[in-house]
Amino acid sequence: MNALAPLYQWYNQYKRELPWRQTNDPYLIWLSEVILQQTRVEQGLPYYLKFSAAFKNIEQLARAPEEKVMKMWQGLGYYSRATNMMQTAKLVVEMHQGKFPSDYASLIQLKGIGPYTAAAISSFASNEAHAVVDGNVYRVLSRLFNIKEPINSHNGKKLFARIANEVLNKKNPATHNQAMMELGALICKPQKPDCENCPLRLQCISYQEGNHLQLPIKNPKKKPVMRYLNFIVADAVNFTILQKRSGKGIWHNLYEPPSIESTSIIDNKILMAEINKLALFKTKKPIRLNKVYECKHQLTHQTIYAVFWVVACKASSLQTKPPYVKAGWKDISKFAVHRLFDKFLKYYNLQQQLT
DNA sequence: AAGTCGGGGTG
DNA sequence: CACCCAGACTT
Repeated sequence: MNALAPLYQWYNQYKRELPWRQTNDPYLIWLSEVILQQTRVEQGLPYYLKFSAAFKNIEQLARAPEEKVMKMWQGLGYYSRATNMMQTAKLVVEMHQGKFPSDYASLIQLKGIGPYTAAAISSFASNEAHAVVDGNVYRVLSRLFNIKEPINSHNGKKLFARIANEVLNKKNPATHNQAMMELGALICKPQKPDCENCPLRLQCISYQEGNHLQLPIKNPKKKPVMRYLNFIVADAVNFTILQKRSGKGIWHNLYEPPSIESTSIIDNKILMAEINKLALFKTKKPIRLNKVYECKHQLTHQTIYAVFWVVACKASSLQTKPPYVKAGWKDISKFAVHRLFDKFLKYYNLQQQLT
């Protein structure tokens, strides 16, 4: 008998009913896996429902305007996933005649699909024998076999990938993979694991040794860097000016007000000099800066201290040529924006209503 | 092999 | 506050 039989039995009894488990369509499975990368099921679920309803198949997604897809992705984070998703959709329509691949070798070549996602799609859609290794699996395996190799080290990744494939049930890789991840999500949780109800507690070595809470081991990461962002919100009564973030860095392809970054908190005088360099205001007349909103915004690798300066001005005084974009306040919700700007918008909108 | 890319839940 | 989440890409 397979040692993991209790796991599979537990899975059949306690698994969550999740929409992407009801299909064998590699396109829908891909959609769910990309959305769920580094994202908890509860957070990704509404996005999956929205995307799968809007784009029933790969052709519809490939045809969708980029701005619309970015807007739908708004709030989910790691925005390059959306860009890669669109690129892959177009490529699959052109090169694979719209038939989404479901074999590992083809999948791993696509943008945005790495070892985890290729294993997930190929096992779920084609029952290929590739073990998934995600955060859940790292945790389950490290505790089950009391493995102290750091999961974010080069050797650790190779080791866990090897072990995951060794314990993989080759007759039913799909259920095995789902069960491993479900155990990590519902029982073998990071902080308060429910070991009393774990189907594998009798064979869990770290549980018997009493060090399961110390696992998995992870090499320390460096702490977030501090950044200071000043956003210039030009308010011409009916519209404002936005620009699209480009190049590398955070919030790629999202819209925001013209911004000025500094190495520390800066005063109005220095800020004014920087604003002039933006060539946002055509007028020579000095503008009045109104500090309307400030907050700290925490990302994984950076802590942002942001200030939103509102400048009331006439429409004729604003530059509306590229890279600037004219955005009507009424239409502002059509732009894909990051959470930080969204926080400001909610505050500013509320403030306007009160005055 | 190390850095970077978000946002939100949890304790 | 620190940690983590159905990871992947870049350098």
